[in-house]
Amino acid sequence: MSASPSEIDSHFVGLSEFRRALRQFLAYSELITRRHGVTSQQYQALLALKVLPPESRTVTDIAAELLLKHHSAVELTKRMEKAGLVVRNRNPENRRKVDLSLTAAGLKTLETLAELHRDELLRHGDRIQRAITFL
Amino acid sequence: MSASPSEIDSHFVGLSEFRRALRQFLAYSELITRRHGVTSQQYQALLALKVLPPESRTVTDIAAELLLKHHSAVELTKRMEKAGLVVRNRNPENRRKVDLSLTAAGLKTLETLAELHRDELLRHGDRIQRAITFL
DNA sequence: CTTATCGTATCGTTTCACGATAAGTCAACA
DNA sequence: TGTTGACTTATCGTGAAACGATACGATAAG
Repeated sequence: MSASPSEIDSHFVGLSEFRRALRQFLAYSELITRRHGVTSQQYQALLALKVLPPESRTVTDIAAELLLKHHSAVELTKRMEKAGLVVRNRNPENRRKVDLSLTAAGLKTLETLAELHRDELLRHGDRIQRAITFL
Repeated sequence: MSASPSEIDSHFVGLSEFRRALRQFLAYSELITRRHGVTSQQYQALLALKVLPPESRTVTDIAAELLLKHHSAVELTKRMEKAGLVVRNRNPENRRKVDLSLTAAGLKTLETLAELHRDELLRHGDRIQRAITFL
């Protein structure tokens, strides 16, 4: 099926509203994560470590999950260790790997931020959903 | 209402899936925009200029729409002008303002990228929607 | 045991947004 | 009409973070 000019215009509007909703959510994420002393990337890494199976909590797995190059994940985890969010341990079975695990502080930060993000999505998530539906 | 431990766990999973879907969409956006010689920010600025009312196509309005500081919007529009996507004109009625308008090349780029983004959302947008619904 | 592969690490560069600051333009009002 | 204050854009220097290229230690394959 083809689209009339006004339908095409509404596509631009829909795409624009979707991106606006995304920017607002991501800005909120930046705000509250920084307010708790971490970055949005670090929050996402904490979240990934929480849900990934135990055997997949390595630097390489974080890189894959966050769509980063491996050396960017190295730097990210280094910053997180420095901040006391995670600890790094050489895997004794395969000493090429570095296993990551959450510290108590890292878990506490994750729990707090997860609830805030969830609340935000319960409040405004429908804007994102609607924008997708009507484009 | 309170949440059982397993419900809390599912919250982490839902939040994680939502962020993963977001990262994948944003990575796709980065990929195709760069492939067409622009950045994702520039695409969003083009989109904003397309849908904003004509009297609101200034540097300051772009800053507000993209949630940037004004001087970041100055730099963004400067790069876009250099790339031939937009032209900058002093508003003759209020010479403090700089009106922005799309060039033919800018419009063409926008149309191409908008369609690609729309297709991507029609393909995978339901992942984002579902993640929001089930958290 | 030599070679190839894997996982992590280091270095230098680039990009882009930011804070601080400045400069130009307009509006209000004594 | 001259001055003050608000608004809009611009400039400069800084910093955070991801990247490509490269290297190194650990393991696997022959």
